[in-house]
Amino acid sequence: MVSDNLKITDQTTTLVDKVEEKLLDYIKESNFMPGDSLPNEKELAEALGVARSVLREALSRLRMMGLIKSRTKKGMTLAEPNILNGMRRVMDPRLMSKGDLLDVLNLRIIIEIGMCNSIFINKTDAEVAELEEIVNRETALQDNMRSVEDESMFHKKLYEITKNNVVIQLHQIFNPVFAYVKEHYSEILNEYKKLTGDPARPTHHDLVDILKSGTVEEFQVAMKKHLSLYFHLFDNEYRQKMNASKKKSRLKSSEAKV
Amino acid sequence: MVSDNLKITDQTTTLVDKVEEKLLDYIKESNFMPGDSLPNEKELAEALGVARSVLREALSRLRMMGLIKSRTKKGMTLAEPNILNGMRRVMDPRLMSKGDLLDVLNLRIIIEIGMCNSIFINKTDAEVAELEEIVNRETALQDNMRSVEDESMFHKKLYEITKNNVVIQLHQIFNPVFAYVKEHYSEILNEYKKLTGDPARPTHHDLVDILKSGTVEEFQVAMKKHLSLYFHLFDNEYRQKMNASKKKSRLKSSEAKV
DNA sequence: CAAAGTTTATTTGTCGTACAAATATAGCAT
DNA sequence: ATGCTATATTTGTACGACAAATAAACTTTG
Repeated sequence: MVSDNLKITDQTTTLVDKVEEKLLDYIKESNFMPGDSLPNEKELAEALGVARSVLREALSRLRMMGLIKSRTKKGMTLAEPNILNGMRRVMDPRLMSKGDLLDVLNLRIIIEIGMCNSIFINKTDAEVAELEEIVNRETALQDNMRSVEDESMFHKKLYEITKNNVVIQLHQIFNPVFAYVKEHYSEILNEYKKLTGDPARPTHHDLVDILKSGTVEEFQVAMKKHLSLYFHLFDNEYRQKMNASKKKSRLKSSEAKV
Repeated sequence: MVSDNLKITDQTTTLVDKVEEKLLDYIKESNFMPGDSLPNEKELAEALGVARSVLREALSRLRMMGLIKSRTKKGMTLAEPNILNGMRRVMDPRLMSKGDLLDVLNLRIIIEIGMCNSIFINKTDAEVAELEEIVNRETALQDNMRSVEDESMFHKKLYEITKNNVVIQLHQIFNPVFAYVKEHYSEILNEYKKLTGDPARPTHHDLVDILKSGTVEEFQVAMKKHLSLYFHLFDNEYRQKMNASKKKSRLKSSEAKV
């Protein structure tokens, strides 16, 4: 029946949700600074007209984001939130939708291409030397492939050169997703390599060389080619293949053990 | 005293934190699918050896991320989390550190340069036509500046062309931050324009033209120049200026009204 | 026998109370 | 004035109770 689907229950927004929103608004609109004290829980609950437990469920969310910290007797104090704390917890291939998985993979490529500029602006000789060391330590597998660890270490350093903490954290957060995709979709990646003959993609070594004596534009083009292996994953055709190749076993809640 | 600062209290990790982590591990390691039922709160609390209130504070966090949904009698069911739900709540200039503010601004530029490739691959004629319409509706202010709204609308469409939902959401989330920076640091931006003579940056109109008849590389270079106005914000010199120019009034918790 | 209506049982959402642990503050002693 | 002690306050945790919603079982009716 249509009415079933269209019915506006809006029972989805619970008291806790409303309190959370009110608290955020309150903090935003008062000109609080990090370190400032908030009213204690009893006062807040009374002012909001809810039980302390409800208030605490809302506060728990803000605490997770690092927006508030609390200690007995001292009370609650405001802090600078970590904007990535939420994402960090659920960025796991076992929890995410396949759409998000691919979108994140795609975003990583977007960032790595886009940050070439930052890398060129901010790189120091010491950092380039470090990159070179990392490359020298790498052990090549077949087909110009590196181990996930080597791959990760090199790219991590690139992120660090940007000096952008949010970007650096994103690498840490995204990395497990890449490792997962590389491991679980290797057939698709290999198939693609055979299909295209895998035209010589620049290696990490090549990238360092360009970083030392090339131009930004050359570096960006090389980076794009270096990452090109993953491009086709975002075509609709391959999206469907990934969906088909992936099936998880179901567990009824009754069988679930805690 | 040294011992005060070095003391490992670790009283920072509360029971709720541990329960949250256990729940996440439990969900990740069981092969749950979206829609599957979780054990009810009573069972979970008993299995974890904590009070229901503690469990619920942990669950509240997972609910915020969209990982679990619950309805009376039906119980709790697993869902696909929204990886950006946490960030969305605290991405506000009034809550963030200035460091994060600049890092996010920088990340936006990285993404907009990096996504040029995606845009070229995915653009349709209809979308380019839409972009053109948007540009035609724009009303120029002085100095080749557009209103925040016009600026936002054009760039929003660019994000949409990537067809990447995470990227599209990021635009929505980041946008208030840009608007804020544009409004509050206009002196610094203007000063820079005078200093450099503001060498003709490509306009939105120019970008659309390149999108219609240019190459990816040209588009990327133009985009970089289009955004160049903001580059200097990330220099240390300007970072300090921003810090100096920004001061918020403090409120003691006793004066705070709820 | 089938369909519709009714009752029951279960589960989440909310409220309230109580107490332990930590610690800032005030009071006391030296 | 300084150091110790007692007190009061505030968060963290536990427990119990009930309302609201609703799935499931049961009853009635055609």
